[in-house]
Amino acid sequence: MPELPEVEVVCRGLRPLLMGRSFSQIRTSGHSLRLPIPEDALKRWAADAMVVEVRRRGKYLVVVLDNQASLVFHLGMTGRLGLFPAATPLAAHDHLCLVLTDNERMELRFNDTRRFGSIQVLTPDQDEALHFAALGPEPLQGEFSADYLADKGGRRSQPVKNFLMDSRVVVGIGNIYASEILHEARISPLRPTNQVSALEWKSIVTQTRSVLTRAIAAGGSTIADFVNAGGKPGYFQLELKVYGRHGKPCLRCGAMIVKETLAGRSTYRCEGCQR
DNA sequence: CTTGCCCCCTGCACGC
DNA sequence: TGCGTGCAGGGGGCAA
Repeated sequence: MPELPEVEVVCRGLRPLLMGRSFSQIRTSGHSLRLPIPEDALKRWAADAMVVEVRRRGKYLVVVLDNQASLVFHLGMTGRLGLFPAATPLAAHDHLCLVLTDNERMELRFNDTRRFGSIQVLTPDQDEALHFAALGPEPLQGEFSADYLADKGGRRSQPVKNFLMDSRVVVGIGNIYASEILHEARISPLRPTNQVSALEWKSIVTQTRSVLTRAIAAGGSTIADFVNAGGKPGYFQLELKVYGRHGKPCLRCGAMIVKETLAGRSTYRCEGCQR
């Protein structure tokens, strides 16, 4: 998936295109995503409703409507959300089309090859804060701090990479950026969480903000499936310094980058400068 | 409570 | 060429 930066890029791209617009016709593929597509709720709440806000929470994209309902999208591993001319033939794995009322030549499409994504409708009686209650703080906001991480991780022995990828701890850090952040902070992904020092937590916080901010500025880093809100490939890729570079020399110290499996996910680290 | 394991699904690169 | 295998950016359920 798209990790936080990619979702943020989609969010910023879609916001000006959707604000003030209304949806009319709604079509679904009939396929279930990670959750079934709530077709009835979409027809009831999204049809003829105007978009008043487009924002991101973690890796979720929230489209708020003027009837107080919200559409909550998660892109999973291969999800894409973009505006396309309505005349564009349906692509394989297009699962939802929302036609824009006041510009019927265009429609919002959700495409997801692997169907690990999700689409949910939050009705006006459902509290969004409650819906996202299990999510940790945003890494680009103040609540995410060295003190917070030290407190949260003080009694955990799991590898620090797994800790950073736990959305209950902090949202938005996925498999690519977890490796990149720990490389920047010179800390091994394998380090037990309760053996990270206060100074190192500070470094992790600093590097998390730095890496994510740079990735957003670069337009999201793309491997294969991310397409920006306009439907064009995200050409502007943040240079990844460890992810996918196993067998190559570290760009910082020249030692070897190695690849290991951690919690079932590929993990990259430099043997020389990460301890 | 924490932690690792397995699963959901499709497509692609690779080796034989 | 064709087929089998492993792997891919997420995350939730489950059992130990």
